[in-house]
Amino acid sequence: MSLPHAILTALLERPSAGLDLTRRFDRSIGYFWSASHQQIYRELGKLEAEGFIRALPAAQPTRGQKKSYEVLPAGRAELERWTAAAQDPKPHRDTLLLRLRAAAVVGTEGLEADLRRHLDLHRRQLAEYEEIEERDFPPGNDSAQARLQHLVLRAGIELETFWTQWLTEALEEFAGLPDS
Amino acid sequence: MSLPHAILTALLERPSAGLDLTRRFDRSIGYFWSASHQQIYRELGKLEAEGFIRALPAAQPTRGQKKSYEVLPAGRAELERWTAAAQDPKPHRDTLLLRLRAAAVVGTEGLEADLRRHLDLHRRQLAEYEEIEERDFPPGNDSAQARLQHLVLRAGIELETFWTQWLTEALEEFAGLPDS
DNA sequence: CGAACCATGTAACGTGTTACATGATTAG
DNA sequence: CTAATCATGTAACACGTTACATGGTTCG
Repeated sequence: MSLPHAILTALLERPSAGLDLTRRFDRSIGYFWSASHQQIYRELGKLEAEGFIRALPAAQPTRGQKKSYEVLPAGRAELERWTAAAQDPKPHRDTLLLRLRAAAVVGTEGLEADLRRHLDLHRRQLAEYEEIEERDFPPGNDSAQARLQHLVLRAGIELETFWTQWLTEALEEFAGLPDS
Repeated sequence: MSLPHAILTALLERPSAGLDLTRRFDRSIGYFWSASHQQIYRELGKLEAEGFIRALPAAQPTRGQKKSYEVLPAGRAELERWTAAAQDPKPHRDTLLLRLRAAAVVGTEGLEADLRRHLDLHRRQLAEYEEIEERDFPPGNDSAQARLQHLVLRAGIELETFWTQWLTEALEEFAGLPDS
């Protein structure tokens, strides 16, 4: 039950239509909660039915017509409730670690190339985050909102830093391993 | 398409019955790929139907009777194929980061207590991993299999270390924030 | 006008979660 | 024998993914 709350957050930051939201999920919020446009339309429908959001009057007819939504007071209340409610951390799922574990049993044949590819992808993501940090969080801005957003971005930066370091270590191990 | 391969890996390490697997997923493999017993039974059925595993002859009658499985050659081949195949990393999903982002909009009321709780949980998990490391990976054992397994465990240790540090930072930020 | 693209959706399926059902075994 | 527990499952639903459908707008 997180996607509806991700959408409420995005809509509070700025009322938007479905595809707008999809694009904004591709940046920012989507860095730690991705969603396809199909999911987003489905959730927008539910949120409207529950009275948490409403379509802006401007234009709302048939298919193919742009339709923007805004958050209603009940929606904001629900988001406040959800943000404050205790939630257990869910165990991470990581395919790459699973594959390493499998490789310990069936051999490492072919795995190294994909580790290199992942290392490259994580380096790019890290560079992207660091660019965002330079651009959006210059020193000195210490509004509560900016500090919280910066905290989230730093989590992303530190996680990507971890992965690049760990993958580098892993590749060093592979270099010293008997083939397959 | 990862759970079946997690199960194949576990069964190659040791043939087991459904509940055995469930318990082993609660430790070890489950640290980065959890699964409930319902999921596991469902997948065992599929894997058997596909000819990747088979029930051991010993005893296999009706309900309530223990039923152990072992991996067939086709199952091992499939696991080798999957391990070597290129796979894109999936974007992480993290509810806590999402809640921080929401808090930047609707206020931090009530969130701090849950951050403390998470910090405590991550510290415990870290301690558990470090115990496992001391017990299972004493210096000097450098078989290929041990080195790969150790690499996976170190990822777990470093991730938990990251979260404890980040949550500590986050709580310091909260201390300096205007309430709500 | 036609092609490309924008925007909103539907349908089918796979995976994960929750609640419950049933037979076998063990402890008191 | 009864209750608790072990072990295997079923059913219903929520969420995520993939493929496709349909109407509107823009540009050559």
